[in-house]
Amino acid sequence: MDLQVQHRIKEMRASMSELGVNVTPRRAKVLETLASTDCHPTVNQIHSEVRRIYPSTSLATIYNTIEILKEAGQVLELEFSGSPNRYDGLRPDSHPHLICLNCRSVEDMDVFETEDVSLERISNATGYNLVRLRTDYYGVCPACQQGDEVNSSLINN
Amino acid sequence: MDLQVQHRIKEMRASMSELGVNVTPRRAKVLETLASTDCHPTVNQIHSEVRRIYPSTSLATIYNTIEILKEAGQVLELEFSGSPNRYDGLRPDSHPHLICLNCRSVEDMDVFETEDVSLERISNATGYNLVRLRTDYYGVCPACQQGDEVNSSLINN
DNA sequence: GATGGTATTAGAACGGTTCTAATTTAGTGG
DNA sequence: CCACTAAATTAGAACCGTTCTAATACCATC
Repeated sequence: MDLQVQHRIKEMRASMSELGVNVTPRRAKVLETLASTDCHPTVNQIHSEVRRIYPSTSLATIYNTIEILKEAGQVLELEFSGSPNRYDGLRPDSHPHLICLNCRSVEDMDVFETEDVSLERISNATGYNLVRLRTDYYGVCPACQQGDEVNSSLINN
Repeated sequence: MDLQVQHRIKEMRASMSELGVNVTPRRAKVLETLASTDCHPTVNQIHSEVRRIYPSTSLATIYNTIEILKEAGQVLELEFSGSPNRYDGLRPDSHPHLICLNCRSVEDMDVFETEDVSLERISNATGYNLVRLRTDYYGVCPACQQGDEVNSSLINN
């Protein structure tokens, strides 16, 4: 397994322990799934992955584990009203995303200015006490522009 | 009624007519509600407002009218997974918002650089064909920082 | 007044998320 | 090794915003 992935898992485990919760095998598998992909999986996708090892795992366990990770600040939740939420366990700090309107893929976007600067500046300007910034660019990804509608099959569960 | 509101309603009506749909009294009341507030109402709030004049109006009519307005590019829909969507009929072009985590208020943020520039630049850099940008700043609004929890009562229905 | 198309209604269906009560598992002290 | 307690897990119900559906009302035109 990739060293960076291992390191990321270690970080998540540490954060969970600090919160005083056990990192059970199923939870560990959730962490591993999140740390092993940059495609921002849905709860159902994580569920399927965990079930490959622990077939009796219920959906509630995934939601529960993600809840813990959110409290620990170790996962970024991207909410959508019409489609399931997506999760980023690799980069839990908020950062911009590219979202394909066709295949629903979610991709990280590299950012140059650090967000903290922006949050602080806007906080001062508006009087809000800002803690998070969400930036989504919506459009059609390169693959879908080529007529590669194949991807859209991936969005089921 | 404010002149700017009247003008905005006129614009919406024109767009709907172009689409070949009638602006019925109920639909007109939806437009008026959207054009008369900058607080980004929910469907339920619009529904309540329309019911004051047409008490038998069903929720489906509101959803239906908003669907038409979306097709006409005359309303901006802000989706949330945990709470109802919010609608901006005053500024249908996408622009940044300030969102209070406590009272769920949604406020427009004035923006300096035009978004089109950003969309085009990022499109070129990423290969995506980008059409929309969503920027939300999350935090606690000035009123809620003062312990003014009153506002949160507004978020029901 | 009949006809046909649009608008509207009430309520069912849907889907993702959250909640609940019962069961299983793990850890601790005897 | 066994009881005891707390935590984890499960299955399924509940929830809620949104979408769908079938029936009804409305309205223009002839």
